[in-house]
Amino acid sequence: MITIDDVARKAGVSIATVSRVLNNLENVSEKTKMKVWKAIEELNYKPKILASALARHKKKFKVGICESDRLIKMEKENISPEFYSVILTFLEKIGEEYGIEFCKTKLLTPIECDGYILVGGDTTKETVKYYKDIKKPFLLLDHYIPGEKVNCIVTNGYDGAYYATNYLIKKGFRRIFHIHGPLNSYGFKGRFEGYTTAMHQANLLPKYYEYDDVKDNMEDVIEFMIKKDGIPEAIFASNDITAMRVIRELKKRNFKIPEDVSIIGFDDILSAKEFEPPLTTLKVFKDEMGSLTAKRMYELLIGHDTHPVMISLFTKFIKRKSSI
Amino acid sequence: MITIDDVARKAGVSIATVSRVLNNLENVSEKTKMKVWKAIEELNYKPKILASALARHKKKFKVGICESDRLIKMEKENISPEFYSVILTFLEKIGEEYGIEFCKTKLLTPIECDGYILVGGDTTKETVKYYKDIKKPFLLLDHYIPGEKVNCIVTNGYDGAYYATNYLIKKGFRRIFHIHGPLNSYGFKGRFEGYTTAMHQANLLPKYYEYDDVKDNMEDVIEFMIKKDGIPEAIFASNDITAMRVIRELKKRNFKIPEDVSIIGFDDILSAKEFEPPLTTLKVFKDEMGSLTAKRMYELLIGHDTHPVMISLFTKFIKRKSSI
DNA sequence: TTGTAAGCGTTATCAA
DNA sequence: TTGATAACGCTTACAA
Repeated sequence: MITIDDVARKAGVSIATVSRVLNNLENVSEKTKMKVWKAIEELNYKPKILASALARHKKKFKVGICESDRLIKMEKENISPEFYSVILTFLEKIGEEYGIEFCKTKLLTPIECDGYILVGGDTTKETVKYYKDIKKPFLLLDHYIPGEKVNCIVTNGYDGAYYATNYLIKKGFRRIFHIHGPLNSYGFKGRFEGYTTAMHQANLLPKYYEYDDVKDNMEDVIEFMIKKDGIPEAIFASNDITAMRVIRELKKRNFKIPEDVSIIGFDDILSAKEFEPPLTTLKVFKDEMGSLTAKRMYELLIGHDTHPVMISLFTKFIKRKSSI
Repeated sequence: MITIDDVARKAGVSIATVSRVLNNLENVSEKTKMKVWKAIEELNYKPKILASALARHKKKFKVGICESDRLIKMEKENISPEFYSVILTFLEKIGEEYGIEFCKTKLLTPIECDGYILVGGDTTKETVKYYKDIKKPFLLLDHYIPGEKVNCIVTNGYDGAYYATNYLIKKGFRRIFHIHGPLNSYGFKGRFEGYTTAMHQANLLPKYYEYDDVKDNMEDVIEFMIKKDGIPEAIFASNDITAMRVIRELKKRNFKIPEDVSIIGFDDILSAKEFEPPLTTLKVFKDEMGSLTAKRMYELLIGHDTHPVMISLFTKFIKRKSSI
């Protein structure tokens, strides 16, 4: 393995000088630069990123975690502490290993940082433009905006929903309904499409209803659903919170879960396992999501592979008692 | 930042011992283990991956680059040397920095390695099963199989094709045709869907023709196309090789490019710029594709974030002379 | 403009 | 069973 030492020796300079040349620092004479580049070429030397990163780590990065008002409201109301907070815990943990320090800040009026992480499904095109103009690295966590070429980390909702819906179809159900969150959120949109695609492919009629965690009332949704389309054999909800509220509402109306209606959620939040009945769901790997986010941000910060990329995590189907 | 030194000091042992505890090595007394874990907890210490990886790097990884017969044939016939070979060059370069050594091998009879990279669009479900059974990390490069939860690095063909098609639509064209490669390849499929979606949204009728780089004859395809649907105003081809052959064929028939027909390719292979006329195309970031592949493989090898992920790179529209 | 040398936070070899 | 200490490959004061 060729190292910086080899290059230095060959070029007849010190490793410090080689490092300067590699990093395009000022204060290197043209003549020396030439010598060094020649040695680099001849030896076919490739700098070792890991070592470089390690050495660089005295300089800490500061990254803002930008939350929307909606998200802050959700946190206050304890709606999703089990979801984003888990992701963020891992984000911070891994970030620290990479020399990144995080601070929470507002989505539209962020404090000065080296980079930004925009959390959640309600980041808009305008917000993205705002961050593009700042000219600092940023990425969307748990969201993507079609047509925008931006770095993002998401869950593959389509794949998970498609799987879950087919699971219900294979169980022999035909009246499978879907209750979904706002479709401007990429996550909900993907799950919606996975559901409808699976239904269409099985020649079944998709029936779906919008329900917003933050502002809608589940009682109304269920009432509307039953009035309009009757009793389902199964419901696929686009997250666990929704699934739990559906179950609560159905129980009130004396339906047995899963005997009368099978319910499947999405996310596998911590309380999904403890719920009564325990929730069948699609597990989102929140730990890896946080960890991948930290790593991607690190890459952007040190200027490697900065061309935008979508990282999409597959889910895992977890069978519990809320469904047959 | 808490380091191994802090832990060692707190626990009253040496850093060597802390390292042993962290890595679950034998030869540490239970009592010492307890002390060390206690210190780790109390300090909330997180090992630094980078440092660990750096120090560990004496042990090199060996990773197989697995190519299908089809790909090997393409390479022999010089069809795509500009595409995969560029990606693989970067893959090897970055891999080396991470202590990975690559070797080419056959898709279905790979030699023994620590991990495998399955290259190209004709990896099948069966092949994936074969590699799953080996129980070693592997990932698909430039391909994905719907329904399979496997690690893969792909190009976002949908986004690029959608953009290109809309570009042509905005130019006022209505007769926009698409010539695509085999749709079992995820890349071609995405581009196909991007094209058809854009056409549908503009209330235009998609017209498309399959053409296989390796075995089909462009003359036949163009003849069939014209006979069946007449002369297009523009053609979006699902890769540059195809686009070039389309142009060659149209020129033979005395069409002027782009005056009579606008052509857009995909990939931005090296020769796209030199072609006559230079090709308008969607640039695939082959360097970053290789680099991200190497990094992802490294993560899998050291056992971090091993849950399957799809990494999808956005393309960039490059306007040259083959289109208006 | 260049070189020396002290880190960066681990792992691994030896000796105790 | 443990501890000292030399790597690992690079960056960056500080000195020359």
